[in-house]
Amino acid sequence: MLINELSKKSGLSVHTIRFYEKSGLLEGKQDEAVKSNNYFHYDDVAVEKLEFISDAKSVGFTIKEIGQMIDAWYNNKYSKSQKLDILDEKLISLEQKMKEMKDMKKQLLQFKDDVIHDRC
Amino acid sequence: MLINELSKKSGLSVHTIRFYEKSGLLEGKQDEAVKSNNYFHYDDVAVEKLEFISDAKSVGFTIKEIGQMIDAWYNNKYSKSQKLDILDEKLISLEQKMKEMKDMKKQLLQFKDDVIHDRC
DNA sequence: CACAACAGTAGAGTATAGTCTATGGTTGAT
DNA sequence: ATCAACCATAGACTATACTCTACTGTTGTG
Repeated sequence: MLINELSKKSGLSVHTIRFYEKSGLLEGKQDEAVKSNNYFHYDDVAVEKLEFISDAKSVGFTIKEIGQMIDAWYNNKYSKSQKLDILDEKLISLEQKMKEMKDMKKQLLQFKDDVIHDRC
Repeated sequence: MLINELSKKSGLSVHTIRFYEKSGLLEGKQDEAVKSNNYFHYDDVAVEKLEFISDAKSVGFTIKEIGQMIDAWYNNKYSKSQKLDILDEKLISLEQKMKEMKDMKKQLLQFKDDVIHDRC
């Protein structure tokens, strides 16, 4: 598929996809047989990657971190043990954040309680 | 205390504290009796606020959202029910994010499993 | 009373993550 | 053949959240 279809399938704008592509998160392929244009073609893995990127972004991972995770799964840039190291590192930071979220939830519930009982 | 001490107690730079102050997250008070300078004074609530700001930031809240939460707790800008609305809204978004984190964790564990069993 | 350490304001610079504009070429339906 | 809808690249612009620089005034210790 071309970028317009990828945009529709992923729900991300063409601009954003190009930005992610420039950032190294995904890659389209040019059709060698066609010489009249330089259009890039994308497959379903690209859709999958964009979904992963959206999800990873919304839990607070940066483009750089997402790039590492994608490389650890979709690409062959790293060895098996390097891949596992990267994924473990991200899992640890995820768990850390989940803990912080729980604490923040407690704090907000405390705030609510204080408001309800006029302690502020 | 003056800003330098507040910086040491909170672990945040003087610059960052001033930035937060300009953003409306906290306020020092000037001593009316002293006319020779315009130094701002801070109390322990300021330290408490800065700690809250750091925590809230690390779970992904923006300065604007943090400002709302601080107003809902420390200030008298809003009515009781408005305060509760704000806090509930933040609690909901927090729970949403916690759910997304759980899903992301699952996904990363799946990635790990795929790497271990050479499925990528 | 010199002077380092601190205070303040204003504004420039950086990093991240987009978002948009300009320009020019290609494709496909009429 | 034309023309809207698409494709590409380059680069300008925006928002958020700092971070730093420049400049000036104040305080406190030797």
